[in-house]
Amino acid sequence: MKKTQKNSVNPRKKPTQERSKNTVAHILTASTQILQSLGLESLTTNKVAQKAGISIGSLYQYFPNKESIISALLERYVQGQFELISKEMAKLEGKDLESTVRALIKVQVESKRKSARFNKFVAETLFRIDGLKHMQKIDQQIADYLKQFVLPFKNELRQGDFDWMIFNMINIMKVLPVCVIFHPNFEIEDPAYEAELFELIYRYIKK
Amino acid sequence: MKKTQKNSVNPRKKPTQERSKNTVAHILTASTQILQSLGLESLTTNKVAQKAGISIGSLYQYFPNKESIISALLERYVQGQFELISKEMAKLEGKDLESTVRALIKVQVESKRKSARFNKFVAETLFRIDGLKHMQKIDQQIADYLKQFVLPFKNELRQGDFDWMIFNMINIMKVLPVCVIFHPNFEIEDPAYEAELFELIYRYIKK
DNA sequence: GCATTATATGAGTAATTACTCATATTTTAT
DNA sequence: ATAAAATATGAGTAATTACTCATATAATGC
Repeated sequence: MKKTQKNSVNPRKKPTQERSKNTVAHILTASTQILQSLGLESLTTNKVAQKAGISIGSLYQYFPNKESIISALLERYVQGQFELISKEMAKLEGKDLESTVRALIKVQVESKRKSARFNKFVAETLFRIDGLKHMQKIDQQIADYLKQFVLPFKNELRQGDFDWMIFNMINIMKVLPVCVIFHPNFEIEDPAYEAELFELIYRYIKK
Repeated sequence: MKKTQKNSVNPRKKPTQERSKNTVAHILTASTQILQSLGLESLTTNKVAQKAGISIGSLYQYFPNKESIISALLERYVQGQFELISKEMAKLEGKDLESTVRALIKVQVESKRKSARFNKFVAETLFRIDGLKHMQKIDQQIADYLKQFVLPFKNELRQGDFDWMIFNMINIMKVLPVCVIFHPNFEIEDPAYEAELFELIYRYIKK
């Protein structure tokens, strides 16, 4: 295969007409479907084009390389995660710390329950350079968001490094449920799990 | 490339003579070196053979496919982790719960500090079928070990699902430090981190 | 010494796959 | 109506790479 064009991850052309916007959309949904049904190793550009019902040439009109498709998917995912959380946070105005933590955990765990295969993809790409960039961007956003939300309860929180606290909280919610998904002896549907996650986080942050 | 022989992951031949044992050893150390210096995507069987100073044919005398090399590396890693922990545990006879937890965290964090690239490899393979098998085996071993060790302190522990508790503990120690390694804003060498991990786990399990 | 078994070799093969490019079709602007 | 711009096409290419096999060499047992 030709050497991958690693220079850019940005679209070659911007789709302006309606039909090309559709093309791009089809490419992304086809990719998602392949990831969900077959996994990352089966994500080939030709297969994506086929499943999207377009030609391989069209795909490369908008994505300079395969990596940029993966990048776009992560971007999407990560944006979705942020929206999930911020939507939930918006509802929490005036609620106490305990309810806040419970709500956050609920959102995270439920989003992980949705698609095991896709979460596997996220986990696999998580530590690839590009995956990291996206993740870190969103982590920063969520961290800022979380901070501003938790700050009013500052006198209820224990002493300690606040940045570490937020960072650990986010990572716990992000990765522990994924560990559960892929372990045969444990079941993420188990309501006890959410309760345990709550104990874990709440005890960690409260005074 | 030829279709990967997925049937087995076990060695084709068992090395009996001294020289073939060396060959196998060289293959594994060469693979580790490549993973550490270049990463998983650069781990090709031909490159391994070259770096090991043997022919590609010899490699395939002992490993039926590339996957089996990865498998063997994980096996090794996982075995090493277990030895690290059990060695540490052996020293802890008679110590209290707090010291035990602190010691466990120390071992884990230090082992993660060693090689970022290799940990990246472990993270990447963690969610591939075979990686999972190994991880789960070792998780079970560690869980059993941990249980037997924590049980004497049962009256100091909070009520709750004991299996979930152990499972979460292990995963926290296993994956959170990896998140730190790959985040540019946080530093695993920061002594505050170990302290935070301690707070996290100790508060989670104690009454 | 001789036969058998274990080990080593590496040029070559076959399959895969990311990506190109010359050309065709459709849409938009004037 | 027509030029220009946008979009679509897909056969073909080049690079990669996991793995084979026929053969050679070394060790072991008798």
